[in-house]
Amino acid sequence: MDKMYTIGDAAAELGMPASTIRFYEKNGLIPNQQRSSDGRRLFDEDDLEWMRFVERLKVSGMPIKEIREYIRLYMEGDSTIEERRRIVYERRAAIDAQLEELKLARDFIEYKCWFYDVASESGTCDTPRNMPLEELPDDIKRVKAKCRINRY
Amino acid sequence: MDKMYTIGDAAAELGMPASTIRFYEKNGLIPNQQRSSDGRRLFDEDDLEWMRFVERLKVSGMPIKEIREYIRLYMEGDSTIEERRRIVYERRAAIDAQLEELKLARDFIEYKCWFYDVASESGTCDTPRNMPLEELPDDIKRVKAKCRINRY
DNA sequence: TCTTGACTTAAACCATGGTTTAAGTCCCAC
DNA sequence: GTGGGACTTAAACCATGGTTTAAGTCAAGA
Repeated sequence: MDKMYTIGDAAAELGMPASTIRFYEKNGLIPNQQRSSDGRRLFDEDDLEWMRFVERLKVSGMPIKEIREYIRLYMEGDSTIEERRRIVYERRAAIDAQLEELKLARDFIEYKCWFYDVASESGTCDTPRNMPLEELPDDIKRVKAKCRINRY
Repeated sequence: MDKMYTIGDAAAELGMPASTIRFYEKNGLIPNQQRSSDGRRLFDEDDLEWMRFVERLKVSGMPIKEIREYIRLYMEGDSTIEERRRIVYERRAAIDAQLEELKLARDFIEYKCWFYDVASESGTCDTPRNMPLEELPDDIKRVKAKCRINRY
């Protein structure tokens, strides 16, 4: 329950180098970090949970300084609830926008996969390139229209 | 049909600064770029389509040097079809992995949105924090389990 | 006691992906 | 013919997000 982790343990647990954890702490991404009597960092389960949260924020594209700001607000307590609420709602919108972009990119690549399947089978890119629209598979037709693909 | 664009036109069309387009060209991301007699870059529709493709690759997280490599292969012609096929398949897998991560991050944030909705209404983070599992909305319960959220 | 391994720090270093600057060229309108 | 605006280049600059290095501390085992 109250098991403590060294930075090496935490790094292994989180799948990141210890240097990254030090970097995060230096930049205010870990609140209330404890130390052992001889100055070593100690991590408890709450710290790890916190860092997993930080990882999610980073995956979502949130810059470090914004994460730090969020943490500052968090440590200030209940008086900052509204501000933090605004931040997480904004982040959700940012993630949704990214998901849209990424799905579009995926469609695009899906088309390319089809393109090279056909090119590979026939030995030349001319085959998929010049294939009349009505011969394309439906999903590829859809992608080609949506992504404004004409020539390639 | 054979309308040509200046770098300024292309920048407006693609929604990026002209300096970025110059940077891309310098780094080999635009094949066969034409120039006017006095040395200015000229873009046709194919160039724009190509650059939209590059944008998709970038959105998907593909580093510039890998895009350049793809372009090098493309310019080499049909003998590189298999290699290019491998690259687009890899890229599709990379996008799928990113989509997974991003969806997980979204679930996490979804939980935080709920958390701050409840905190905001009650005035304190203790309310959502201490809410018994059986009182949580089903989707939040699911997220909380999936994302290993315990305390926050 | 000595060595080894895990930790500490501050500071230097690095890659990526651009952006900005400075100095110059060109065409068009006035 | 004189600005002004859009272009050209190489090179310098920048932010972000770490990683590496150098020098030192500490505890445990041989």
